[in-house]
Amino acid sequence: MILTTLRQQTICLLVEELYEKNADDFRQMSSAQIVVKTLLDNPSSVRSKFQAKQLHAQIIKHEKNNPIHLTAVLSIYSNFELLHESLNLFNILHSRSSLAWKSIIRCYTSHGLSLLSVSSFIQMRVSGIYPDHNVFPSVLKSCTLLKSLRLGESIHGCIIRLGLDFDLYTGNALMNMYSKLEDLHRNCETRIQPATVSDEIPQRKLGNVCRTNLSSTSTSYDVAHEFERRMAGISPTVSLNPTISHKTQYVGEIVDQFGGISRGEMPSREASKVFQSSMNKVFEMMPTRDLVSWNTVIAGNAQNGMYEEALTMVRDMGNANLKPDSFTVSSVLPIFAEYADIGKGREIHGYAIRHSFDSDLYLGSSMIDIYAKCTRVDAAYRLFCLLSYRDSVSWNSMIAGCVQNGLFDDGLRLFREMLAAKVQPGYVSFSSIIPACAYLTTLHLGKQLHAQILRCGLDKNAFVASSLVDMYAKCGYIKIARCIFDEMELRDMVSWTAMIMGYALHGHAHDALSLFQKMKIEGVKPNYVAFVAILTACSHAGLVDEAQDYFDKMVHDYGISPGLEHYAAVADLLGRVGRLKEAYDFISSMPAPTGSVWSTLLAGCRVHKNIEMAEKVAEQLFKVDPENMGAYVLLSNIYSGAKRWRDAAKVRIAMKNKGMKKKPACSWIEMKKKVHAFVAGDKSHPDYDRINDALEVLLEQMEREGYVPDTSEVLHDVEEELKRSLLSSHSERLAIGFGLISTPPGTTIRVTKNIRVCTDCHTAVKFISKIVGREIIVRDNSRFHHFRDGKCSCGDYW
DNA sequence: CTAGGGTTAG
Repeated sequence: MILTTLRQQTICLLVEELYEKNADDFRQMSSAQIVVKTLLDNPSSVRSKFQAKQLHAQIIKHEKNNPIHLTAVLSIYSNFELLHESLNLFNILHSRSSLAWKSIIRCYTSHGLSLLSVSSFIQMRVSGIYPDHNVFPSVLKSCTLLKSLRLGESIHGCIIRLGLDFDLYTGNALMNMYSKLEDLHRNCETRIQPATVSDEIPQRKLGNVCRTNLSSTSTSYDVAHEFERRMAGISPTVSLNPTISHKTQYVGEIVDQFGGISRGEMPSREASKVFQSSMNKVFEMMPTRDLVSWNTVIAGNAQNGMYEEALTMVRDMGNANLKPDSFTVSSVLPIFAEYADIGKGREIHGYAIRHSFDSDLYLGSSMIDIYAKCTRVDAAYRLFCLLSYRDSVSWNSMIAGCVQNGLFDDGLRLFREMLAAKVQPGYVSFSSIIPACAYLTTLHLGKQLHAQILRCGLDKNAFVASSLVDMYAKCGYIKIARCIFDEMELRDMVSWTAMIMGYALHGHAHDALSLFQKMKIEGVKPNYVAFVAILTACSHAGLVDEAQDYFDKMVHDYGISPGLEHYAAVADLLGRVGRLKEAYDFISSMPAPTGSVWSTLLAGCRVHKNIEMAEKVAEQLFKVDPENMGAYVLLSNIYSGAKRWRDAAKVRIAMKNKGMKKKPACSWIEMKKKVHAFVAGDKSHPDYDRINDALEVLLEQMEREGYVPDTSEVLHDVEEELKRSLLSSHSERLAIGFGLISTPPGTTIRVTKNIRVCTDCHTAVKFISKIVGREIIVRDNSRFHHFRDGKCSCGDYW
């Protein structure tokens, strides 16, 4: 008995119910036929793929391949996203009904086969079948996936001509298409070519709309209408369906209505205000709107930077008696994340809890992000732990949250945990984690990640490539950084900035300047950070005039108001070249000078041994930042350098009284995929004795060549002899010593230090580089020092 | 037919 084979209680009930109603009709039928008819009349009652196949089998057995029944099965297969089964059926159908086409198109779309979906739609039109409102959502989704606005516009034209633009689902799909594609295309000067449609399909090409007749403020919506007008002039391969001609008339009125709004009749000054996205136009025209309509238009506005509009619409939703759901909320949360508005974030979190969708994965990822952006990594991590299921986005949010808050080791640990959880890292994962390697100078990890990126084929992604450029530059491999930069297909402003900053850090100012020029020639507009990079490059190379020029251009030509970093770079530069008075006046002209800006000038005073200016600067500095320890150290060094021991001592006593302790200096070096870290006077390393022996031999030779230890920066009040031994046990020297004994002659040594290199070590390393005939690269907290043949790339100013 | 995460910073 088939009923028992199908084994579905609800179906039995349905059959019984129908049997009651149509008892006469059913009397002639076999029980198998009854079941088949019941299921075909109620396709949604088929609950599993297995049942669908059983039904198919029964039809073959009892109905002799009745095409209507087979089409119904095809539709059911397509509901279950069974592509192969659907295709097999579709291919044996000789005459394909509207339902058959709709089913196969939907199936292609659900499998991401967008091109096949769209070309089937065209074939369907060619074969004389009229599309109905069920087919457009799928076709439009495919246009969206193909990123082809033109195709979407053409389809929209079709929809208008068939009078289907008032359909709810079609309208929703249209808004989604426009929200994803219109902004994308507006930002491109040349519109992306429409996807080429497979050659096998012999029909006119869609998407050949020429925009020359349209004003610059016309939108895709207008183009769709224009397309329809043109189509009306071309003899169509398919004759118009007479039942919908009155609708076409009506559409004509709407075309004119829109034409009036956006055909450039308003003054061009108002163009940006007048411009209304096609998405919003569709939304306004919709006769009925459901929750999905609101969510789509809110998300669209939020993603296109129209924050006010998006938030207003959330309020308007309430007037339409619709409650924000998890979709609404996770569309607007990124707005508050951008403003790091933890208050609004908590409010929404509370709303989600009250409406019991707080365990939603999308909401969870957004909440992790917003807590992390408000530096509440602990709260973010608690939320992350509470998620019952974690996808790549929730992992990425958590990893990025750690890295952006300086928790690099935690970020790396989570990245490994993600891999262990069998979640594939994508380009977002890599661009989130690579900065951790850049900050930590852990090149071996960076290289492993780079290898994985190449294996996944993600190396062309601009975000990933930019982070790699930065990572290699920060690990001292400026040439590799440049290679990756040159290999990039699309360079955005961030890629250029990363490369320029790389050159700046390495003191290659002229490379930085020429790149900045090239960037502008290629039409990439520099932003705040790009100017930080170029000013830093000038500052590290003493290019005063160029820096002042860039500073002025930034303010006047680009309308960027200078920030702390810009002031600091220029002040640093003026100080560096000895124009201390100018620097002083420049900083005084700032809206609110900070301790860090003043202390760059203090460093300039140290280099140029100007004590009066140093005291003036220090006075200003301690007014705004009395706890700036670096400034105390600098000032004390300045006094010591001028042999004003008494004043130097006073400063040190003041530091002591304030309970200030120097940040422990630490240097590290990578050796055979392992990081070896050293602090001053550190004897814990297993090779300590060998390192010490090597450094002693070197010290003797250095002194023969004229090295005199500069003990003026030793803050401890101890005997001169002890001071000298303290100097030679500084962390960078231990790390360099370890590098020398662990690598073959001639190998470049790369060391990273967490604070500024001291004056004496800087001199010492210059001697060492000459004696051992090696390049020694030291990265301190602000830049790279390339020591080679007794000289340093920083020109002794840092 | 609708939603979340990413690169540059004296």
